[in-house]
Amino acid sequence: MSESGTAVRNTRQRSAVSALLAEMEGFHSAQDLHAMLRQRGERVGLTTVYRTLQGLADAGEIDVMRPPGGEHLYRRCSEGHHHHLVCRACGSTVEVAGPAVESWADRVAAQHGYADVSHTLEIFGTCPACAR
Amino acid sequence: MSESGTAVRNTRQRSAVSALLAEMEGFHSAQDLHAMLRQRGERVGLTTVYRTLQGLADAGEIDVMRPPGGEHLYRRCSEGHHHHLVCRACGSTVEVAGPAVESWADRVAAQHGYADVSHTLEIFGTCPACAR
DNA sequence: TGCGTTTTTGACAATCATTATCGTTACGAC
DNA sequence: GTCGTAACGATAATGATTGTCAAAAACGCA
Ligand SMILES: [Zn+2]
Ligand SMILES: [Zn+2]
Ligand SMILES: [Zn+2]
Ligand SMILES: [Zn+2]
Repeated sequence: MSESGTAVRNTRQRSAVSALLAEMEGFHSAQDLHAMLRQRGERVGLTTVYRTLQGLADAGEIDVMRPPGGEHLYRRCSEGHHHHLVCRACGSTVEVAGPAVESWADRVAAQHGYADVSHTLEIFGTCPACAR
Repeated sequence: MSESGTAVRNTRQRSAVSALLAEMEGFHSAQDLHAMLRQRGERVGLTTVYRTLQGLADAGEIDVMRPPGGEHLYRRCSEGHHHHLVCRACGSTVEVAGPAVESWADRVAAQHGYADVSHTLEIFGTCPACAR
């Protein structure tokens, strides 16, 4: 099963995207990140940025958020299951863990006979800095 | 402040969309609903279906769900704040309420100084019927 | 270091749900 | 019935994301 065969190669572009994400604070869109890279003089195509982000997301290395009526947003996160408290104005993010919520979701699903359970949870608000 | 002046009019089209939603079971997209209306001989424009659904959603009369990589889905729901336990395979939906979760989200946001708090929460799983 | 194979890149076109336009229709108060 | 205005709807525009495919770059190996 561990037979991979998929040879993943290290490229300048992938490193650039990864490095940029490492120093970013909040969530950012693919187009945002692409613009930042260009500003730094990094020569990376928009298509590649999309592809790289998708790959990192699939690998679980970054988190994706899909805000209502906006583009997909990406962010490098800490490991393990957690959720996000996000500022609607500036995008600053706090990672939050809620064991009680996790068990509640599983319990509720089990009560209705649902198996193979997962969930999405996002909290939105206005952060202290943006409140004034 | 309660001075509205917003004269909402009753139209054939709005009634048609509303009536269709009343007899629908699960979630459906705007384009789906539009196709169904046309099949019934109802003459309603796609734009109007979008507008009507948006209006109903804003008024809290229907719920919107945005599945990953798909169109927005609409469904007439019971009143009050609640969330959904959805089958990944067939889309069958159970409405669930979790007062504990609501207060947890508010508390967590308050602890970090976030104001004007809202949240999204969706539980996915395989329903009993689809499990076998 | 040079070569061949295979992945990756990226400029550009295509997709497609949703939104904006704007002239026409028709609610509903009088 | 008139009239002012909200609603409609055919159509064009938008815009994020994905598809295309020839050219560029990794990397294993000699
Ligand atoms: Zn903020
Ligand atoms: Zn969770
Ligand atoms: Zn099912
Ligand atoms: Zn809730």
